Amino acid sequence: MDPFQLLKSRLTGILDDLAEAGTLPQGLDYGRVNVEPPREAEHGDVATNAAMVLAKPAEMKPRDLAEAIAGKFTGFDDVTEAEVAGPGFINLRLAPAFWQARIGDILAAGTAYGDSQLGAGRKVNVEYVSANPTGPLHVGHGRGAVVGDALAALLAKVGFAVTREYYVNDAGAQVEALARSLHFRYWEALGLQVGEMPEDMYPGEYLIPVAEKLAEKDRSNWPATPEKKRVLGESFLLEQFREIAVDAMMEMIRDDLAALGIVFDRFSSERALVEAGGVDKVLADLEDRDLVYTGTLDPPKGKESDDWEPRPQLLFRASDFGDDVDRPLKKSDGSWTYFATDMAYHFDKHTRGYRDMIDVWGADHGGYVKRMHAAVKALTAGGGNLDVKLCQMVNLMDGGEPVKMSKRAGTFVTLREVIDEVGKDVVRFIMLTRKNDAGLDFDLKKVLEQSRDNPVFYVQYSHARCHSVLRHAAEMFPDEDFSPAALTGANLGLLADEAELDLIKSMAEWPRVVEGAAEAHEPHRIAYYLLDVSGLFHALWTKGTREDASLRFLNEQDLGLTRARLALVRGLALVIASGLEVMGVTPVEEMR
RNA sequence: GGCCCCGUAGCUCAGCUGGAUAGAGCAGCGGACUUCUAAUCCGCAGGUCGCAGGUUCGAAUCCUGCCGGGGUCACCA
Repeated sequence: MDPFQLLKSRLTGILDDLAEAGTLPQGLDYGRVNVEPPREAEHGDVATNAAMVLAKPAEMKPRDLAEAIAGKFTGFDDVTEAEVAGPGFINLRLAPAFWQARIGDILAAGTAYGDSQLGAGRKVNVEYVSANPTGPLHVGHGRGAVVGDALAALLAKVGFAVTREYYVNDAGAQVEALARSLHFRYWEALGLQVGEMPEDMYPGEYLIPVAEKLAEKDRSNWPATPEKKRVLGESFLLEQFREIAVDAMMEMIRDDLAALGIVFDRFSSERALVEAGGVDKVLADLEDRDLVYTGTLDPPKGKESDDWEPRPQLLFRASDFGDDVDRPLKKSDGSWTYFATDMAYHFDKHTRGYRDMIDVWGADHGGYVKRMHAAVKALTAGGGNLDVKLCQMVNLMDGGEPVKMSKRAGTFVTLREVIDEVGKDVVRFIMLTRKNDAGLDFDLKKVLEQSRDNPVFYVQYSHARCHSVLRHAAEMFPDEDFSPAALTGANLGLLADEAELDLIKSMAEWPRVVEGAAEAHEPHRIAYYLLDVSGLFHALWTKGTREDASLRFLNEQDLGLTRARLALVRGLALVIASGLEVMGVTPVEEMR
């Protein structure tokens, strides 16, 4: 149970009573009323702005209304103080028992602590990565992958029916180039081709093993001479190689994602969508509503473009839906633009029942956001809800120095190489240590340091410390059961030290943090929360170790006290594990 | 030039959808190790929240205009 929700429902009850008694008018909107921890701990445990928000519609002075509400709050046994402060805040102090009871909630819920029904089972689609199947993932893709995946987990935790989806761009000119590249490598593998690879092909070495395998396995199936090639036809060949190449690239990408612990529910093929007539359907719909026309766009301003020429194109009236200009749907060769198929794709998602759609993109697609919003608005008649999360650049560093990356010089670092070097958990955690729209430095050395400076370590260490205590407890009291279920019976009233209560209060905020992060689509908040709660734990630890031995978690002479403290420690381990679960990071139980 | 993002302590960043006296870490200075792991902790110092207006009980947060940094700009995806 979220204690802040609990208090809010009490507050609502009080407000209803006041309305009943005629102090407040009937039917006030409580929408802006907050119940939250105050920023300043001195202001108490919980604060509400109710009086200030409702004063105006109630035609009362904020402080008068606050007094009336505060007076009602003192009627509850576990409210030790209800004080009016500042312009009309109501600050509550709650009895230790109120907080101690939260430990019981946590032990009962386990890592499901923080789960809620906020989403009420509504379907939401999270589309992320969606990298072109033309090569291995790079570090930037990794950020989108982690952010999307953690966001999906977060939404699932608060009760949404989440689908994790990858859009495979297997239809455009880039996969054609990939197909030609593979064909080149294939001939190379057969020893038929010499010379440099043409510039418009993908030079990466990752196609070589694919080609070699193909050459070995299907030597007879593919034309090994120019004559055969001519007989079969260029387009037939390209189609075969495209399919093989895309499959191979997607297998590689899936493998990289699996190394990050990411598994998608669905891969949607752009090509399949086009072949099924998805784009035609959308176009027909747009035509019916007079939302497309043939026109000529103005040249882009400010940027000199040598090859620009006026060209009549099929355009979508994006500017009717908030975009800056209308957007082309067809290329000059008559094929669909990426935008056209992407419109169809989002329409497809919507018709599959997703009212809420989230796209996680790289920052280089920032210029694309408005038109996609316009498209969704036009295609779903306002019924669809699109949120685009743009992930800014990841700057790969090595001991404070930027890692210079160049595809040509062969110093390009793939996501896979980074995962292999620092581990999946580190990659996932670090990718969530910034909000998505801020740049992120990823220092290969720093993320492996075992110091306060390294957030991954700091949080992992606090979890490991919890388990270290539990292990010692098992040695000290071999016959005792310290499982979560057994610890529910502990006398939690013994957890009375200020440092203990501070930690418990922070733990009690977890459900609120989860909901806030889920509503704002901001998974990074989880990482910051975990750092915060970990800090309180490390502080309590040291207090017991250095300042006041009576605060040690384990006391051989006092089993009752030890059980209470173990309930706290066990509860914290569960909260941290719950947070790391959302982030997709393994909680370690021992540091070496 | 248009659009999008960013601008908070010397550095790297939080700031809970508008709350009270703006918070952490690092770096600096001063402390705590016969330990439930000092791989940690405690204290001090550090600020015109880029600038100027506006909205209101109340602005780092919302709006407008500037300044600075980054990204992006038909026929790529």
